[in-house]
Amino acid sequence: MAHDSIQLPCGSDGACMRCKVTPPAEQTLTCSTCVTPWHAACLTSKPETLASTLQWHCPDCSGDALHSATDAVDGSSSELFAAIKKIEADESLTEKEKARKRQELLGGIVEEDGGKGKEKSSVLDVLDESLNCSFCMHLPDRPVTTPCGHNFCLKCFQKWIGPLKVYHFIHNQDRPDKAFTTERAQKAGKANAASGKIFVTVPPDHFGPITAENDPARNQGVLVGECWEDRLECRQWGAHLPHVAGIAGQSNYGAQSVALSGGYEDDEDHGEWFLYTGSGGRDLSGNKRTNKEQSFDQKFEKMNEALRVSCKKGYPVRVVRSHKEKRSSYAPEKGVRYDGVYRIEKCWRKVGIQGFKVCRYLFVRYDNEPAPWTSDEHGDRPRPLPTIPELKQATDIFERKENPSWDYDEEGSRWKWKKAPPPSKKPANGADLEESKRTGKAIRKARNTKERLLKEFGCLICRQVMNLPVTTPCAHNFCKSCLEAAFAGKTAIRERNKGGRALRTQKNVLNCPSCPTDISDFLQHLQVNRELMDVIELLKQKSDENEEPADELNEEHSNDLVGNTDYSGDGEPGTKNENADPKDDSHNPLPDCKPKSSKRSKLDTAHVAADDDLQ
DNA sequence: AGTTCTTTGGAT
DNA sequence: ATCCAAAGAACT
Repeated sequence: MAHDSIQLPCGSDGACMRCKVTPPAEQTLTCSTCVTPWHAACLTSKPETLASTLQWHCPDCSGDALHSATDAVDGSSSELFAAIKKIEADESLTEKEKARKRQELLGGIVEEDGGKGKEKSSVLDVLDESLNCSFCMHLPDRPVTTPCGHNFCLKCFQKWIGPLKVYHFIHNQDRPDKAFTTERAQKAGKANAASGKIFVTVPPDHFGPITAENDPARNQGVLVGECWEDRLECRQWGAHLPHVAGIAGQSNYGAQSVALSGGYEDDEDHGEWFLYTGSGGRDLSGNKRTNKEQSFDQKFEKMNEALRVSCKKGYPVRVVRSHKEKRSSYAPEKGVRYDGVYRIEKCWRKVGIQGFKVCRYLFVRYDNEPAPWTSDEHGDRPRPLPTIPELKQATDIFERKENPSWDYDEEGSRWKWKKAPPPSKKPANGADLEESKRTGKAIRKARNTKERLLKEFGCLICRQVMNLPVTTPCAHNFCKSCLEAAFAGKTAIRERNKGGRALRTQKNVLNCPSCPTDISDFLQHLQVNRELMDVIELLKQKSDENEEPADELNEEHSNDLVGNTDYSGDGEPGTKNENADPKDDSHNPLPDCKPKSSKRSKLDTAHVAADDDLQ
């Protein structure tokens, strides 16, 4: 009987939908048409030869079965399936009668089949029958086509398989990157939270403004006042990376950006300064993603701690305001807007409106560009801190003791890094990142001491072991020639034409290729780091003798060398620079450094291998 | 408009 | 691997 001959493929979990067992690979047959796996033991007819196994077509694609489900079938669906099979098997019915019976079974999907239906039928007659919905036999209403080539009305199909999984990364086509989705997004289907390509080349833990150097797409950087449709688009330009969370940061490193989106009622926005509330304190377990009720105290941990670190260090924190912040007159009407960098001057805890403790942060705007809501010609000047009445009831008050990293430079009349920004702990965005994501595992596996050597002493531009190393004030290392080439043709004065707010001439800021530090002065008198050069030479000798000792040596020395602050400026992959000039062999004082040297050192071998991995 | 549900990326 | 997040889409 038809009921026994129901044939079902393996579901997305690999289990046979008929016997519920997950068959081992050797008992699985894969359809050469639709590439669906089937449990061989549950098939009523199996291929007989090896050749026919390779060219096997599943019951759906070969026409042996009328229907198959493409998703997991639950008990009720199985019953429906059986009933439909029964109708199909009834020889006393015409095709039209069968269609009507199927319709009835599915519960009045097509309301009435009066004159309307006849009209439809007459149209159908001249169309290829294969276009018809296999359930109602009409031209599909909002057609759905399965991978095996069958057409259904959306409603019929939904009735059949239950809630329909609609795969619409199409939404991503509206994003500037034209349908880019991550692997994970494609797998999961829905694109409501799928990330788009990140256009800027700053690493995800980059602090401060995003400048033209890190905006290869437009070469203008992220300008104050720039707006995006939503958080995902904002993310693509690096202003604020998390697409849900309000705070971007790492508890042991600092917070790079925050979003003012009206999520916490304690927030208080005064434009040039605002009081921000930490995250947490809410029970978001299960499906309570929108729970605004606080049920426990916030603490200085996780993102709240990250903000406190930024306060302690005086880092610039990028701020975006969302239209969802309805209580602020500084929030945009639509979308998300970048409002420049602020500094967190103090933080504390207080009992919030809902009766639980919340973390509080005083943000003050210190950006070189004027805020989007002002008509000012210039950016912020140092300003006195506002009086905060709630500080009287505050606990756990924290204030910065040290000088802030981001501060006003009286000479240059602008805000800048007075201390070097913290070294990035993450790979920069851009081609390199996409590349390393794809081959990430291979790279990690292939990483050996030689590669680490290279990493420690690689030029951040050409990625090879440095020739004539120079160390910038911000402690990044480059070949002298690479750095010169990177700024070839750049002048010290520039005209600002469009995009920015003010149209004035100003000193050209020449940013370090690896961070936002202005190194224009340093570039005037490039000095080779002799110490570093000696270590490289020493290492190369050691590495020829024995790999491991050389590696240890390398670690020690690299930390010593750039230890003018609390970080080492290396270990951060530089962005690819097309301007990098490889013609530096001529002034290479280290014979073994030449990649083409006939007596190739292990070091050279290492960097060749690394390059291969990265391409 | 309000509510429910799905989904991702990043921290840890 | 697990959990979290000031989102966004789909429903009612």
